[in-house]
Amino acid sequence: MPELPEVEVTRLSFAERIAGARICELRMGKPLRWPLGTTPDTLIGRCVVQVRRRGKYLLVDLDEGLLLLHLGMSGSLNFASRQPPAGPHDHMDLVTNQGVLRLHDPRRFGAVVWAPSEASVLAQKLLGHLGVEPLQDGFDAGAFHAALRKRQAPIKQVLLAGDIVVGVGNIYASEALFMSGIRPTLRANKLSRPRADRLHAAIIEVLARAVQRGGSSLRDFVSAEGKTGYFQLEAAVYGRASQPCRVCNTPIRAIVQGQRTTFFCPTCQKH
DNA sequence: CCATATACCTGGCAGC
DNA sequence: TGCTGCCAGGTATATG
Repeated sequence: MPELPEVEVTRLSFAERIAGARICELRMGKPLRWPLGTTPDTLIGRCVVQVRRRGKYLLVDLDEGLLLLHLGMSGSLNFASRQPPAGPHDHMDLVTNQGVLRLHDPRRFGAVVWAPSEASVLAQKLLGHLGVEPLQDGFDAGAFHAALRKRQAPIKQVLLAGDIVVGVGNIYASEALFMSGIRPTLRANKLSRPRADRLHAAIIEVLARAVQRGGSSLRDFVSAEGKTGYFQLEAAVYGRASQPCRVCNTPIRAIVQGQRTTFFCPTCQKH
């Protein structure tokens, strides 16, 4: 579920409702990826200022410190005035006077970490190496191309690494490369400026479009228990191995790069 | 500094 | 039906 668009759609779904709330209680379930970093009770009485996003992290700014939330591979958040009793995969309830923010995460690759500030050592350990935000002005085509020229790993893996640009996960890496006609195995430093420009534009387009769709698909997503993501309907190549390319009918191919599956069209993506 | 492998954990599904 | 093996949207960390 959680790529940049879903994280952003999740943020939009509760940021305004939780702003200004005062924390009554923090209940933690089974261990997540990292320990909270403080005693849950120390957060009682703190107030939520705002909710921001950095890459795939959600930053819940408090009047003292902040919470860093990550959804990992299987996490989802729900904010409601009341929550049913916690199930076996509900691992955080942030109880406030305006509602309860619940983290549901079966695989527990997600995280809830408290840090005294965004500049703290702990927060920077998680955020410090992140690349630019693709949906903000700082994502510049020239700088993107210059950064790619320093890397000789396959472009797919460079995108996934997230230290040049954040938010491009396994799905959108394949999708953006298809949109721009670039073979995922091509070394990043082999992209010409025009092709880097096309990839730059494709990343913005595919992510921005998904955020837009997310608003309308979120209802389905939530009620459907997160099963049928909107990307399933929209994907040009992801998850479509051996199915005909929507452009040229060539069977879509699946390969493994860095332990992750990549999908591409061998005809539309020559080099 | 860079590139790649490894680890974390559970549920769903194909195949037998 | 029940078992086994494989796969899954992420990313810090260790290793070369």
